[in-house]
Amino acid sequence: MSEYEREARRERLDELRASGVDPYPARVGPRERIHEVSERYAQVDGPTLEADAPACALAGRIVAKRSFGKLMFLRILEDGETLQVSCRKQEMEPDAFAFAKVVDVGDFVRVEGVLWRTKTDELTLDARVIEMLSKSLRPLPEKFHGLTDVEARFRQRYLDLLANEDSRKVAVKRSLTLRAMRRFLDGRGFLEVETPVLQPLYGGAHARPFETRYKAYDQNVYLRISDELYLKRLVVGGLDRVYEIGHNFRNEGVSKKHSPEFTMMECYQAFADYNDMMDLTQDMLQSIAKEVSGGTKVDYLGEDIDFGGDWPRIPMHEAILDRTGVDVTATDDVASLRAAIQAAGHVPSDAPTWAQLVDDLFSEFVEPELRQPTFITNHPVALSPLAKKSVEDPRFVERFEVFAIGIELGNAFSELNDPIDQRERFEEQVKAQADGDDEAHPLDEDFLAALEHGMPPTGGLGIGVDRVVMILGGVANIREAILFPHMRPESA
RNA sequence: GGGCGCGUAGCUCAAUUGGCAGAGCAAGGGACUCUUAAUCCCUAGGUUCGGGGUUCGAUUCCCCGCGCGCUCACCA
Repeated sequence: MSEYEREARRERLDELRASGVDPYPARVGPRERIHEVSERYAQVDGPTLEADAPACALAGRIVAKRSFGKLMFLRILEDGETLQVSCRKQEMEPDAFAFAKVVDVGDFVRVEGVLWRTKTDELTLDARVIEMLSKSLRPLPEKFHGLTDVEARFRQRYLDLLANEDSRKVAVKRSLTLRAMRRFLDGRGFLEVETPVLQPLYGGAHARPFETRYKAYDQNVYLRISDELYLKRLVVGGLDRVYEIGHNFRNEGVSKKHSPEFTMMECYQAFADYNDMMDLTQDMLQSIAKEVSGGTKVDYLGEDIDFGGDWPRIPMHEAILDRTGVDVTATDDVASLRAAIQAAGHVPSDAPTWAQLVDDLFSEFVEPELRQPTFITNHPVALSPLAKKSVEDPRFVERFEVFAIGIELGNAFSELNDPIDQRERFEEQVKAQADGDDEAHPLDEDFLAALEHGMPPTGGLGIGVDRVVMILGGVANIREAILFPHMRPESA
């Protein structure tokens, strides 16, 4: 076991302390930011710098060290920006130069000196004094290849962020995405609200919950699978435009597009319907793409994804007809739909209901083909217990999902505000649960009471934030878009 | 959960048919005033993921376990 290097660093740490230097001082002296200095002197040439000899102090982590006897170059990193530091024996007090020689890659230091340009015309801080700000006891990953082991990258994300510029970019883009989303919604008059993560009854999505225990109330509770039913209560309460960005938890499979803990943005707008929410979705994602990627065209792993313009709005049954030749509207039960699928030359799934069979057709034949941003509308009513029925065809609902790169980014509907209809839908869900669908919605009396008091016509939308980050960040796995994806314990 | 693959030094990777486990970077010592993957000389660093088995001998072959990746299923 190579405690070897750590021991060498520990020895230097002890030597520092012995010589009266605090290796972890509480205060940082005056300093400028690296990016400010780089920008300010970007156009100033070597002779001018030499004449002015501007004094400068910077702080950062040493990420490279190249030593030549009486000369040494360091590279220091601060908030994603680096600058070169030179240490020349002729320009430094003997003690200061000796100290500079024993700093390690990984240490945080503050450097006071004078700016100049080297023979290769690189802006460089020529050190007069180096102070230890924080001593590093473990080595950074190898500099050329970085940290490539996926497991190590997730378990020690801090090393990944330091060693791999791409990882840092994704982290930054995630933050920019959230900021742009908030900015957009705030600009539309939405209030950001917070609703419970621990819920006595879960709802708002078709998923299996995590369960936990509320000790003070001696009560079983669930981690939310969705914010939906609480946000609608707020609309009932007269908060006409609300949104929440937060973590939802679904106790289900992990895949490159599913993480059991994920980030959802849900927003609700009174006196709007699903058509309004389509406009909102399109405007919002265009606005986010512009802010995060500088335009509506995004290069996703070599594929051009364009958020610009008006996106197609295709009823689900039309999309299925187009891709499979099956007209689901011409059938009304599982048996006839199965027959139609076979007649079209396809193998039907073993879905037990008409609605689920429609959904399977869509998932298999349509969804993976939806590369560019696309709205798919009017889902089967049985799959959408919280959505208003379509005026034209009550087998379907006023709902859409938005897709890109073959995955679902969001889901929205004209919210069901008829308490009688809502109760019947819940009762169907309860029946489905009794029939073995352990992801069906439980009946929420408290929510029904709220609806009975009256909810205005309302449009609601949920956006999978991690998936948007996948596209804007150019990563193929949702775990790459999440800073600390869940991992099993390393040693059991 | 199934299938396939991977697991060797801090990091990135080698190791012939089963025959003393190696290199680069990082580290320690030395040389060096213009490097930026610095260079050169020397040195040290290993429970080859863990446990069993086969064998004179296992990083290598077999079995079990653990972790990770890909994939299928699941996740409307």
